[in-house]
Amino acid sequence: MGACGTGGPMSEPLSTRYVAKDTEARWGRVWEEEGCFRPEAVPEGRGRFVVVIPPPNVTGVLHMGHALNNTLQDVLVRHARMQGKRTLWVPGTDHAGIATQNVVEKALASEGKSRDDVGREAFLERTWAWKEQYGGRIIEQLKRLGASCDWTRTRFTMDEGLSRAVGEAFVRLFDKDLVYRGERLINWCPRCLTALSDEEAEPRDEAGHFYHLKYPVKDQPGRFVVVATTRPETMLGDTAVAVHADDERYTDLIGQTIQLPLVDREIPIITDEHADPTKGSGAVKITPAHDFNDFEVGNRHALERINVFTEDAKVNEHGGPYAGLDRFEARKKVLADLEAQELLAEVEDKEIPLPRCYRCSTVVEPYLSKQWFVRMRPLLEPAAAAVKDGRVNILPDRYVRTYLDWVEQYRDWCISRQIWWGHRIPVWYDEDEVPAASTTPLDIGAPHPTTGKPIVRQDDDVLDTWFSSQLWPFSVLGWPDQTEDLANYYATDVLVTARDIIYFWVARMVMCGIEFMDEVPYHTVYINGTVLDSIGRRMSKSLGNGIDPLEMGDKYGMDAVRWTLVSLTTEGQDIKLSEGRFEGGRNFVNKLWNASRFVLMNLEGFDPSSDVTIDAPEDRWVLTRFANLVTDVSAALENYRFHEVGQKLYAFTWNVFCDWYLELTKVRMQDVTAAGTDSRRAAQQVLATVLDGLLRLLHPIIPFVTEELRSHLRPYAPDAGERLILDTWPTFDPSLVDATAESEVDRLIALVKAARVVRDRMGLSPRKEISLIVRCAEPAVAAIVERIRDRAVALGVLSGLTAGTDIEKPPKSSAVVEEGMEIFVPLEGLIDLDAELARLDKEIKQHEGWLTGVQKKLGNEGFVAKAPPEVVEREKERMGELEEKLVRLRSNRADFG
RNA sequence: GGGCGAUUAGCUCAGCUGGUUAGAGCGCCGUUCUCACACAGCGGAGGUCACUGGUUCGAGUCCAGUAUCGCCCA
Repeated sequence: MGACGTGGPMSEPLSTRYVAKDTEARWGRVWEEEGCFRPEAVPEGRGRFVVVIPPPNVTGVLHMGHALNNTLQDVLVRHARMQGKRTLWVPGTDHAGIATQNVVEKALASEGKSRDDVGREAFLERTWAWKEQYGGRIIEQLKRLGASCDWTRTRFTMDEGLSRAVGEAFVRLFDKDLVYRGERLINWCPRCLTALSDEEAEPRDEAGHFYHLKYPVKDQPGRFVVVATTRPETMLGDTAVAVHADDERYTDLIGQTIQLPLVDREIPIITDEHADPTKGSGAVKITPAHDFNDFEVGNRHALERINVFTEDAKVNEHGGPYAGLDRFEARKKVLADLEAQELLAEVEDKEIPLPRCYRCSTVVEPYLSKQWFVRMRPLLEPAAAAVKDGRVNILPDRYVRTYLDWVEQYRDWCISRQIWWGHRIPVWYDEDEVPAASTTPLDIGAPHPTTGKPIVRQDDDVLDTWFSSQLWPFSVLGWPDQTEDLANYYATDVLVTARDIIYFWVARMVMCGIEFMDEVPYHTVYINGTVLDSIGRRMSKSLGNGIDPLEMGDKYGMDAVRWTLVSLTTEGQDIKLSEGRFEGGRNFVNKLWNASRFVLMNLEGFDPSSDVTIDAPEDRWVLTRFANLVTDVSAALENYRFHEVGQKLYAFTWNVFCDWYLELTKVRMQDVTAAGTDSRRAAQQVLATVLDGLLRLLHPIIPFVTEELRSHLRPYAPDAGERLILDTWPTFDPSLVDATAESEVDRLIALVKAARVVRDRMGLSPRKEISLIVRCAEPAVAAIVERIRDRAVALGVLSGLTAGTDIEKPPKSSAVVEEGMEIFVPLEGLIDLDAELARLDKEIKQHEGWLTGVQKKLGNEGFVAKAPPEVVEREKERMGELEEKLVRLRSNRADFG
């Protein structure tokens, strides 16, 4: 049993330190059980707010990037919900075709079996079983994070409904001739044995070599053409050597042939613009079946395409003596053999971009095969337009360029994958390989819808996972069925995601939203930063430098983790993270906890319905500051300025509420005299009001602790609803703003600080009473000092406080000049003369510097003439203040001289 | 090669449309275990805002260039 009851008023005192664990588990459960995350929890009438989660992959575990991404979404979602909008955050996972298949294949391998041993049916059964067992893991982790998704609407890309969406989308595209099948060079993963899209083959610079090979010219002994390559083994498939038409070095060789070494084949020397005379020898080997550029060259010159690899990247029968060797073995042997024939001119060390499979890191091979492609241009053109004309807003806006750069390449997208886990391509063939796409299965032997010949087989391949994720914003809502959810909640509002997914996902979603729904899927895309380790490297499993958000949650509390991540989020900048950062979050949460504890301890017996007048300066002051806080935090949230949201809340909570307001109420709370009762009740009212409001503003970021504290505060906060999560977001109340109170409390703070500074300077104990004598610049200031005298005496630990306009400076007293007041502390015999002199000199010098600056500015005709009048006015005021202050400082200095 | 970002206190970073004395957290120094909190209080030290030039009455902020680091695309 923890220190806190379940949602009821305080029964036992709260512990001196906030213990997160029980609280989090309890409120997570309560919210879900009470249906707080469902849009239906909020009455109709004040708009709606919809977000779809970027679906993590079913094999995934929650990492810091997820934690950041989902915390930011949750902040937006909880804020919207408190604004009274019907709020829906749809959660779910994607089936991660290759990744999941890899996991299951690995399990099979440990039993000594391959997927072919078990067969497609059994393999899929086994994969589903795996998904049922482990696929919910990341969902549970998101719940622990506090993500307020509507879990009753959780989706999976291979759900029955979403699978139908995929089939429908494919068939519609097929019917519009926007998907096609063709033999082309694609990125092939020889380990996964499947095609990959361009985006799935991630090129990384790695240390490699650039090999310069000497190709003998036929019938010209001793004449060679030097070509360079990073993959010498591909020379087995060379079908030409290209030079540039203008390259004089080779003019006489054009039309001649090369006697290709090792495989002893004659290949032509051709001219093509692809050969760059300024680079290396200017001649390039052309391997149309194994290089994207060469493929194009081959098309231009109708060159033969010789595929020299098997699908697992071993040399095939076209590789002559190298047949059967793995590609890297073949590379070694080819090089050795060339060297033996003195045909290896040079080996250069070089950083080369090496594409690797994004799921298994195997080096990807350009490979010739028959695949399905999406014709992107007609689909992407509207997607580019949507961003250009502002229907989709990308934040930070520099990513608009990133998006458009990719989109406007209009590269066709290879969507077929030679794996089993995924949506099987809804295409059937007749005996002539004529495809027919259908949303309902075609039976073997049934007539082909266009040719009438019998159907002989279904396509074996499945679709790229991203083909289904691109439909996510509407498939999760029921499309292609015209469901209520689809009508109510499409289009969504905001997508929060990471930048490395702009191509994979964002662009394709916009494209599909327009194509299938006739409406963009969201009006705003917020790109969050990347979480890096403390020295700026990406967190990765292989580096082992990841910080586990759940472990941090266990250690510091999930609210602390969320608080920290939000506070570190500045304009989509990357985040260098170290564990120590979470301590700060924990400390803040603990501060809030203890401040609330103080408030609650002082609210016992308080009747919120009683009528009290709020007129104490500090009461009006803290309410003023709170009113401004509401404005600031709301504006920062509207503008996705997360760091600012945290910063404003921190400053108010710690430096206004705790440091000053709570301290100021302490005296009043203990005052049991008749006069003190009203003051005490007023303080209680303000404490309850401000804390309640503060908890509301904090709730989107740190939902658990605020809901917990609110449950204790509720009896004293008259406007508090049953659950903070569904309570209303504060709005700015101009009637609370009181400039007089601000100026009064500014004086009060100046006096208290002056007392503390002098005491510290003189090496006196903080509890040693001293007296202050204040010479005021004008009677109004003296009047203020009178109004706040008892607070100043209490907080400043004063034995006396004298204030007036015609005060004599006591001899040998320490002085502080602030806010139109000269504050003297008579300390006969205690003053360290030298220290005081040095300090005064330093302060005078500093002020002189500032004054010179202002004088210079005002002496500048250009400034006076061109600067806005209010700026000039402000400078004039400042000059007056500085001059006056200097006069006083100098006269103080003279006293000691 | 093209694009983007970064360079501000010992460290990590704010500083929005140019305008008071450039801020915060952590760390550091001194002090206090005072009845919300030592995961704390109080006081303090610490910065030629990477460099060069320009625009402007005025530049950390705008422009051009340089240097270093990082990311993306080719």
